[in-house]
Amino acid sequence: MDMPAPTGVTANCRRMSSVLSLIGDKWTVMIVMVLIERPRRFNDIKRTIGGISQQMLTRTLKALDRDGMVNRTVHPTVPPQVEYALTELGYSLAEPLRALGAWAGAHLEEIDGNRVRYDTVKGDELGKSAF
Amino acid sequence: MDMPAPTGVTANCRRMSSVLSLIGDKWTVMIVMVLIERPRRFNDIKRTIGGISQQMLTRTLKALDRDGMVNRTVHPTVPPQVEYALTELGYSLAEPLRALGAWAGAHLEEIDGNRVRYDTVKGDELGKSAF
DNA sequence: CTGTATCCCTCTTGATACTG
DNA sequence: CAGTATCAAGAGGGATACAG
Repeated sequence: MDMPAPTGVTANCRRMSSVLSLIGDKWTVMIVMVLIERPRRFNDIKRTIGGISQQMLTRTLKALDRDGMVNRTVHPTVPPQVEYALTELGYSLAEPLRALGAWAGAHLEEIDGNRVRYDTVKGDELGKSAF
Repeated sequence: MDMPAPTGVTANCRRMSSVLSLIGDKWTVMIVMVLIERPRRFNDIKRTIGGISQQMLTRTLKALDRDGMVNRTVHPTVPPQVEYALTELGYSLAEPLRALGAWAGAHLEEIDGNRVRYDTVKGDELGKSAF
């Protein structure tokens, strides 16, 4: 190994990369957050989230099932009912997610202000002496 | 307001949606993590991350600047040197990000195992009585 | 109700070349 | 070195129709 003193940063990058492909898409996070409250059935999740297509919900739930984040329970009734519940692993993700949500709540407004200011400055930049 | 008892879940969803468009792409997160250690110059960041195109770096840094997550300092030398440093806001995001990284470190292996098992089971499913 | 398959379109991203 | 512009390619995601 001839890498020049990685300082651990690169390693962290790789790790984050894996997490991000896991929770990087919004639907995954949304579903986890919805299921934190209680287990729900397919269309229940769909309605609660709102704006998610049937296909994306199916896909994301399947991925979460595969990762062991949710449990998929089929009740052999007619019509079929399928209930999704977070596993222990799923709940454990909920924790850092909540931290992120808290951060959002604390800073989203500030960021929005920053954007407005940035855009305003950019807009005035060309003619700032003409104020 | 005639919404049927949102239970807070929907509100959380909307909030998370905002965060995710913020940090949802891997480059944003990577850059923040790289800058946690110390401020860096453009190509320094590029080299440290590795695998990011010049354009994506430029774009992402601009977005981070706009959001007030990083400070962009131009040293009027020749050739020009531009240094990027996290702002207080940037550092505050680093915190929940670290939590997420910790979660990843603790569970990524487990998830990987889950996937292998899932895929194996799926493969054997058609002949599961052959157990 | 739950899930699959198909089509299609948009957005993202990388590669490349060029400017200050 | 830092940044911009243009183009092409691929993934992501929605709508729809259909199946179990």
